[in-house]
Amino acid sequence: MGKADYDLLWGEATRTGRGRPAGLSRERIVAEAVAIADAEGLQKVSMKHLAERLGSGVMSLYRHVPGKDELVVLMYDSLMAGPMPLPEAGDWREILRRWGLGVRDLFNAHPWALTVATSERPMGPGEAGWVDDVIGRLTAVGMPAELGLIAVLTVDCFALGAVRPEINSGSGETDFFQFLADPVISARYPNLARLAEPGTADADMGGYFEFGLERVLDGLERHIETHR
Amino acid sequence: MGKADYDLLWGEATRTGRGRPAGLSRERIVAEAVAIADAEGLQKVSMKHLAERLGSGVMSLYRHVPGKDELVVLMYDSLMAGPMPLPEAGDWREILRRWGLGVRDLFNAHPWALTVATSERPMGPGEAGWVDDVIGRLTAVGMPAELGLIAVLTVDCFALGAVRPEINSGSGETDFFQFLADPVISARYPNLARLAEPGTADADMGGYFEFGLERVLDGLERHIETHR
DNA sequence: GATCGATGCGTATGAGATACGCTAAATAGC
DNA sequence: GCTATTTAGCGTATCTCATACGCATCGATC
Repeated sequence: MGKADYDLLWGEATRTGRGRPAGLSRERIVAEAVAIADAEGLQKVSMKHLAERLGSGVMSLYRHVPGKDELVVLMYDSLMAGPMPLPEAGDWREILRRWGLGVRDLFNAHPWALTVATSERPMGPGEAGWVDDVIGRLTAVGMPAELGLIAVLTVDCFALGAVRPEINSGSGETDFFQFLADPVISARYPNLARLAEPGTADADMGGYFEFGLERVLDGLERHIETHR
Repeated sequence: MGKADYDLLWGEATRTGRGRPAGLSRERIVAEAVAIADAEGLQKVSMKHLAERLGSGVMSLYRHVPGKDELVVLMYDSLMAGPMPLPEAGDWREILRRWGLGVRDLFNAHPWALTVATSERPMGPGEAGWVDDVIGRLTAVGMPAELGLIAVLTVDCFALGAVRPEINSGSGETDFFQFLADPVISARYPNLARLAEPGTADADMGGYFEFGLERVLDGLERHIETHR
């Protein structure tokens, strides 16, 4: 992904007014693709299926989007088109907490987006807007911008990684430690087996996202205190 | 992914000795697929390409692997077939630091594995072994197993999220903040623009993985101190 | 040897992305 | 109005892939 993707996301549309007016639009295509992905999964987003939904021919889509891969990039960035919901007031910790929880909400609402997020992709206008916003908010409450950037990145990385188990268990994944049910196999993993004994390991893991997030914030807080 | 994947990963091979002996083996197929993915990317792992490399017919592969999706799951788990390299000695912090750095090394060595890791998948024997090992090590140095599990999960989540920018920049991605070069666009992101001014933002981000990891460990440390 | 049970694999099928080129519908200039 | 120009819509053909099916093959067992 190089120049092509850059132009795709950041290039301006130059419309002269001449020529047949467009019935389709990039926005409508991307929005419908997102709707399909939300409802049926990213795998069901095929050019054919998408065209049917839009009531158009398959090849018409290519007038507005270079190809499937690029469409997915656009779908992803469109999720961050609006402002990231951040609290009206609060210190840096509250802001970053909301960032983490907001990321979590985003990916729970659009599970397909997680694999997109972890694949190679350029930063688009939506994502840039979110990052710019949060850094502005953090500097406003006294956090240096350099620290703000790396702090957001840290929280973001954690949230990105931590949301996966949530998404997957939500989609009806079988018990995470299902294999421990077999005594022969279970014997091979004594430490895990011991953990599974008391109650369901899943149940114990219920609040791990919040737990981990607070630990990350604690760590940032200690850093700030130490380097004051 | 349900029962089928479970059996795939955890089921025993029952060979009676009767019948034509196998020239291919699941292990060889998976290993070759990993080699292709490492060298050319996961996208280049097609059944055709794989069969050519193995000197076999395409359909022969299906005698040993149910299908492409399942093959990818096997490829992923095979990365954790050996023991996770953990330090001989050290406190919980050192152990978890190594875990985080080990995860980072793993995904840098096998960039294709990151999208697999973030997709829906069951836990396999390899991964289970790693988790079991580290919990054993942590309990050995005095950390309760319950806390150990959630602590590993926290570090793991961070590492998983944080390794992505590394992988992508390593594969020749253009500048993360390339779009700031255009003054018109740059003006829309004042906070990012200000950050980009002094030096390359990328350069400043050099040690963000280590930074974030230490913050996560700090956070866990504070938790332990508080709940002693 | 005859049989059985597994493997190896060629062929056929169907889904999916997309290059190409023609048609249709607007505007701009006359 | 008429025509050239420009852009959108899209049918058809092609290429890549995964994979279902069925037959051939090969060793061990009886």
